[in-house]
Amino acid sequence: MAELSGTAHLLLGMIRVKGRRTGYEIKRLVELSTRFFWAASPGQIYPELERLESAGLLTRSEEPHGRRARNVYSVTDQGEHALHEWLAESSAPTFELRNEALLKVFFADALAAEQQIEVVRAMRAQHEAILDGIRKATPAYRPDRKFGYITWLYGLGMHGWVIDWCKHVERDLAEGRVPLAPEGSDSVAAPPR
Amino acid sequence: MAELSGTAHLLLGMIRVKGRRTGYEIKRLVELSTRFFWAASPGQIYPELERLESAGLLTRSEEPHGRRARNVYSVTDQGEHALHEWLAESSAPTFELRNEALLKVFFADALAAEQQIEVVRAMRAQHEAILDGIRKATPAYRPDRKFGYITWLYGLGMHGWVIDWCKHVERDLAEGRVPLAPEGSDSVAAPPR
DNA sequence: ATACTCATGTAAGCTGTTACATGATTCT
DNA sequence: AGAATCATGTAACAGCTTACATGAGTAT
Repeated sequence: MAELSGTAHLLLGMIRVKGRRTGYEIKRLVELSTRFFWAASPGQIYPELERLESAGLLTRSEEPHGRRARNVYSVTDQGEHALHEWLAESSAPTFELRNEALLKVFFADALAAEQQIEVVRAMRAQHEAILDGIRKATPAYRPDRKFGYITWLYGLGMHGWVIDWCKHVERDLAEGRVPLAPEGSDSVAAPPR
Repeated sequence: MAELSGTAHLLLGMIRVKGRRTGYEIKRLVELSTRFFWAASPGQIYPELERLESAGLLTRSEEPHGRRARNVYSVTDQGEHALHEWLAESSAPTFELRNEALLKVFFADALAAEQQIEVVRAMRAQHEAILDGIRKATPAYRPDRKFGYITWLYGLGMHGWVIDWCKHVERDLAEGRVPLAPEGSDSVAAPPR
């Protein structure tokens, strides 16, 4: 059986953990939860659901509402098996970050002092917006979904850390206290306060 | 003039801030620095350099070593202008994260207790490896490259935070102390110690 | 001699996004 | 009546990675 894509695992996991769902429901769930570390668009979700069905990892049941088509998917035993295999698998999981705001900070030497701070402020604003989005998506806490809650806390904590870091840098920049301890102190490398 | 891609800005910035370079040198610089938040492969770098040259943002000078071809690029005034425009631009910069290890944590409810901890440990191992890579890439500290240093510290700090977070979760999981304070305490949402 | 690094590029293919197309149902 | 939401899908395209192809210079 061909390698499953990351999105395939997302769908498999989502249906397994949330129960039988339609593509549309999955799309919304992703937007509320995994979007912050694993996004998926409808243009990906629908074709992938079909592929998983014809591979025997999902079953589709047609349950129209009135005359509106509606396909509800469930995980098969084979799908359950594939999910566990992936979860247990130790080969290097993908980690990719594309942070344009940080790239601007990286090049900020090319700017005048006030504009440098502005770049850091913009980075902070973005993370504040993301943090807001995560906060609004507060998951209902249920003991069988501990890890949904844990990863939510991760989002809060990690973007919170970045925001604090930005504030720290902004302060140092404003007070001309940069280079930010290059001689081995940990005043910045360590999480700010 | 057509919108510049993210990679175009990367090249423009890199040449501006590091001085005239060959594609090959840029490739190595990216591997040592921005790779951790903005990657670029040779299959992208070389064609993009050509595009930037024909757009007038870079100039190419042929400087072969012996009979080995070698193209050294510099930023033109127009390129400098485009770079500043991008740096000052306030439209939402791309922020994309694809974290498969965290996705596994998100679905860990489907696993038995020992395997749950294992998933978190795997996530930590990955960030420890990344942190190692960043540490090895210690930038030479120069006052005209403050921000190269600052973003390096960001990498150390941010992956350090994640590692601490994983340790924290592992401990709580091992001691059965999860749900990790769901009732409003900040024992986990706040950066661990 | 051999291996490694320097150096430039191309082609195939995968992943993913955006935008579009379509239409039913439910809410106000 | 009109707007929002439910629901499914497709097509075009952008972006990026991998692997390949080629070969010269340098260090061991």
